[in-house]
Amino acid sequence: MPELPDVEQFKKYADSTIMNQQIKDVEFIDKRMIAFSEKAIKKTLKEHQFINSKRIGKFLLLETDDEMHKWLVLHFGMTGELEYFKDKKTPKYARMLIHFKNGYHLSLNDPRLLGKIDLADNPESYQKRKELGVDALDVSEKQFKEILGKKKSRIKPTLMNQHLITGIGNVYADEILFQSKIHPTTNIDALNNKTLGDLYKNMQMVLKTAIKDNADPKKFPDSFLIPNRRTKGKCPNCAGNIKKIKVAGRGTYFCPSCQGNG
DNA sequence: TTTGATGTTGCTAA
DNA sequence: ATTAGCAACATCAA
Ligand SMILES: [Zn+2]
Repeated sequence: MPELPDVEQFKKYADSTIMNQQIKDVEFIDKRMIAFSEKAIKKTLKEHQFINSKRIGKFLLLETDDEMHKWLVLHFGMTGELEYFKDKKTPKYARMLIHFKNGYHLSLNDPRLLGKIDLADNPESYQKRKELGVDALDVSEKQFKEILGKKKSRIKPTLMNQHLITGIGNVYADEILFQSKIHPTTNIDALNNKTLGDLYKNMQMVLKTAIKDNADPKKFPDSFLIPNRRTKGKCPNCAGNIKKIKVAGRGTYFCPSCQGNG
């Protein structure tokens, strides 16, 4: 799940659970997710607390009250999630456990270990260090057109390029292009100004709607592709068959009748 | 049993 | 310089 709306949901979850709770200890059950230094992360967290949070694209950053006010950075890969719990056994795929003095624990679960745990001095410097583009919910229409206007590549992989605009992944890219009636392999230089404007507005609409619905596809509007995004799925717009192709190595679902055949 | 799944990176080749 | 294809990472389900 972890694309922009999912990570925003994790942010809401963190805000409502772990904020201002004193940390007793940190335990790494699998160290392969650590991007930099286990020792540094432990030192930053132990005997401190989280006091603020920020999402940049698919990254969740949690500010601590240590001397440097360093931020714990979490990336969720394809299968990462947060779980805050008290009286139950450790989740099966727990990779990092943060133990709080109130008896609760925050687990970072990630079966496939594709996520990352890192430290940042602050969100802005981290965004720069990782060469992330502007967040998909912060970009203006003018900026969006400028960024895409420099590209001739195919629209779907470009929307997913985290160095240009950050936050959109494989599933939401399909949804945004479906709402915009644009075929995923359309070259950007074939899109006119009005189409790019529609694409921008649909991007905002899709992401904001998903966040409002807690990134839960079951709650998404009937007009959305995502709940029908599978082989043998039906287009919510024309009831035609959803087609699956590969674009940039990723499974891509679209409606040939509404989005054209490329 | 083989393939693909919400991601990213690095290499290779036009 | 730009774009595209593929493999790699680890685990599960179809
Ligand atoms: Zn359709």
